[in-house]
Amino acid sequence: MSSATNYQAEVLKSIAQATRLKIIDFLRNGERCVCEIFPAIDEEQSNTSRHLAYMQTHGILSRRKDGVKIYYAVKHPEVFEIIDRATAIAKRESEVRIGLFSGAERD
Amino acid sequence: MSSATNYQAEVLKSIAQATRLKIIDFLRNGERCVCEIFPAIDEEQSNTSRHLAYMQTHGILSRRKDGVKIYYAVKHPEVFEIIDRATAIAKRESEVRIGLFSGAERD
DNA sequence: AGCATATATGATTATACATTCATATAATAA
DNA sequence: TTATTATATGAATGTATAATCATATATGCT
Repeated sequence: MSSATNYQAEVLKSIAQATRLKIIDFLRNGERCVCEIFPAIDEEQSNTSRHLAYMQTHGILSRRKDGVKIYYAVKHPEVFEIIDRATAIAKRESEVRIGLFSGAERD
Repeated sequence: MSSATNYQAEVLKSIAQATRLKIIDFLRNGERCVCEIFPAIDEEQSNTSRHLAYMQTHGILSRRKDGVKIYYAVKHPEVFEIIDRATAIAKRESEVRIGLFSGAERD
C-alpha cells in the first residue's frame, strides 16, 4: 500500500467526522481557545480536547499556548475548500434524492 | 447534531480511506468494471466490491450494468478536487516535517 | 443443461474510533 | 498556600470499520 495514499487518507480522516467538522467550521473566523470551542459546538470538553489533539497531531490544526488557554486554528486553507466541495456534493445528492419522488427513475 | 454536518461527514468518509482512494484514483480516466479495478489496485475482489458498494450507496460513484460486468464511475468532479487538496496538504505537511530536521523549532 | 466468469454477500475476526466520567496537570489569582 | 480555571488524559464501553474466506447469485457461452 502506497504510503502517499495512506497519508492522504489520514488527512481526509482528520476532517471526515461530524464533531471535527463542527470544530473546523467554528474556526473559520480564526483561532479560538478550547474554552470557546466546546460550548459553541455543544460537545463535552474532554471529547472536544481529544478531537483537537487528533487534528493537531495530523497537521490540520495549529496550537498556540497563552497562559492557561490553548488556541487552535486551521493551518491549511485547503481544509475549508475540501469542506465546501463536500457540501456541494452533499447538496447535489440530496436534491437528486428529492427529485426521485417526482420522477420515474428505476434501477 | 446537525444533519447537514452528518451528511458532509458521510461524503468525506466515503473518500477518506486508503483502498477507496486507490479506487477513485484509478477511476480518474472514466468508468471501469470491477474486474479491471481490483487487479489494478491489488486488493481482493470481495473487499473491492464492498468499497465500491459503499461509495455507490453514499452517492460518490455511479453504477452501470452491462451483461455480467458492473461499471463504476466517479459521479462528482469535486471528489477529485477534494483529493487534490488533501494531496497538497499532505505534501506541505511532509515538507514541514522534513524541514524540522534542519531547523531549530521547539515546542 | 452444464460450465465459466463477474459480482455480491454472510460470517467472522481484528482493529480503530467516539464518547463519557473521573481525575490529573498546569497556570493564575486571591 | 489554597482555590480556581483551563486543558489533557486514563479507563471503560459501545459501535463502526476493514479485511478475509467461503459461498451465493447472475449472466452468458457451448
